[in-house]
Amino acid sequence: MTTSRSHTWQAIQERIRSNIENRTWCPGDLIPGEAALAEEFGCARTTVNRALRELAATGVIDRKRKAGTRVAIQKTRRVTAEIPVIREQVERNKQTYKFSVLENRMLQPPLHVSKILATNNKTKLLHLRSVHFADEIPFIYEDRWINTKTIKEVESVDLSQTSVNEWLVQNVPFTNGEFIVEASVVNAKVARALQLKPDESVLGSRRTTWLDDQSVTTVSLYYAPGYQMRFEI
Amino acid sequence: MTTSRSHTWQAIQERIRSNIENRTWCPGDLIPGEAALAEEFGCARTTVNRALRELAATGVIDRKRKAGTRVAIQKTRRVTAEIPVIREQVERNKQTYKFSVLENRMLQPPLHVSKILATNNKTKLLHLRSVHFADEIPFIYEDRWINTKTIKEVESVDLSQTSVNEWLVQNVPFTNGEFIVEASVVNAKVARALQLKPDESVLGSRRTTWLDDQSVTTVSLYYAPGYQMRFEI
DNA sequence: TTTGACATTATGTGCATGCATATTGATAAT
DNA sequence: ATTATCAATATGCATGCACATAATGTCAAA
Repeated sequence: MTTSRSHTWQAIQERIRSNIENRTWCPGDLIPGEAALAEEFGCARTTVNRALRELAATGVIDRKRKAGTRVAIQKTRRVTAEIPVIREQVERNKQTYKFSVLENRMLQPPLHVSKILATNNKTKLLHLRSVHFADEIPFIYEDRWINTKTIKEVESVDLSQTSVNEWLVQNVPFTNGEFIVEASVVNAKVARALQLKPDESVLGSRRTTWLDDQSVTTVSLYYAPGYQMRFEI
Repeated sequence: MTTSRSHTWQAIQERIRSNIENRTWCPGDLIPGEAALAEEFGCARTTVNRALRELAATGVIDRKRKAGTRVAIQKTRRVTAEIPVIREQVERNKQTYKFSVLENRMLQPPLHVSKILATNNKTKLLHLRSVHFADEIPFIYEDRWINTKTIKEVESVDLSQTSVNEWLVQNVPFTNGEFIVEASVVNAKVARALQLKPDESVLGSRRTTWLDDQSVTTVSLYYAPGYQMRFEI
C-alpha cells in the first residue's frame, strides 16, 4: 500500500523543489503566491505554506510579506557538521580510546584567555590539559579553560576518571558558541605530546561556549597530522 | 503597542526552552505531552506542536510517536558556517580583490580526482588553477576540476573575466556535497603562489558537490597562514 | 515462555477559517 | 516634485477538528 497521498506537505514541497531544480522557476524569479499554488496543487493554503516555510528555512527560497516568494540567489552555502565526543569518534573507528590528563588545576589565565572568556584576568580558572589516544597513538591534544564562576559543579567532579569533554557535554547546557579552525604551529608542549617535530603545524580548533552572557569554557584542540574534519553541504 | 500575545508559538517555545535551560526538565527526561502543555499554556495543541517541532529540528528535544518527547541528550553539537564567495569575503574586509588564473584547460585528471568525481579516468575534465589576492597579497590558492559532462555550459564562459567560483555559485545548482578541512603540506606550485617556504603546512579545504548522482566539481583551496575559518554553534 | 493480534496513545498532518502584520503601490496633500 | 496616507495584498499565525501513523503495552493463544 503506497498510501502517501499526493498532497502531503512533503509532496507539495517536492513538486516546488523540482520546479526550481529543473529551472522552471529560476534564481531570482517570483513564484506564484500561496493561494495560487494551493489551487494548482489542489490542497489547502496551509499546506503550501508549510512546504514553502521549510524551503525558506533551508535557504532554497526567499520570502517577504506582500513582496512574495522568490527562488533564492545562493550567494553562500551553508555547511554543517556534528562535533562528536572524541571517545565515540575513536570507538566508532574500532580503535581503543584512552586519555591522560597532563594538568588539572586552578590557575590565573593568560590575558588572551581571560579576554576570550570575558573574565577578570586576576580570577583563577580551571585549566585542563590532556591528550587523547587512539590505539595508544596520541591523536588529539586538548587545552581547556573552564569558567568556574559559571560552572560551579565542575570542581567536585573527578576529572581523572571522566573526560571533561564528556562531563561538560552531558551536564552543561549552553546557548551559543563559536568554533574556529585554523592551521596552528604547535608549541613545544603540544609537539612533545603528539610526537611531532617542533614548529610543525597541524589542524587546530578553538571552541568557546556561552550560557546566555556568561562564558562556559574555551577549548583548543590540536589534531595529529592527517586528521580530516568533514562537513556536509 | 507591545501586541505580542503570550501564546504565539515562539512564546510557547521560549517557555519550553527555559524549562530545559533552567533544568526543570533535565536531559533524558520525558516532558508532558502536547495536550497537557496546550492546557497548561492555554493554547491550542497545534501551537504547542509547532513549538516542539521546531525545537526538535534544532536538536533540543527528541520526539517519538507514542513514546513522547524527551529533552535531548546532546551527544554531538552541530556547527554551521556560511561559505562565502571569496571576492565578497575580501571586499567585506575593505580590501581590494583580484584573482589570476594560472591554468585553464581540458586535461586528463589524476586518478584521485577521477575517483572523487566518479568519472572515467580517461575522460578529460576542465582543470582550473588560480590565486586570489586581497590588497595584492596572495590569499587563497584554488585548484579546481569541473565535470564538463554535468556542466556543459561552462565551456562557453570566459573564465578569465569571471571567477569560476562565482559563475558556478550563481549558475549551477547542486543537491549535496561535502567539505573537508585539514592541515595540508603545500606542494611547490602552491608554495610559490602563496609565497611560502616549501613544505610549510597551511589550512586546506576540499569541497565536492553533486547534482543528484552526477558530480559537478571538486575544488581544493589553500589558505595563506593566519587564515581562520569560523563556525557558529 | 514466547508469539502475535489489538486497543491505546502520543505525535504527525491536512484543512477551513479568521485575523495579524509587513510592504507595496497608488492616491491625495503639500 | 515630494511626502504623507491608506487600501490592497501576500505571507504569517492561531485555532478547532478530524484523521493518519507509529510505537507501546496488554492480553490471550500457542
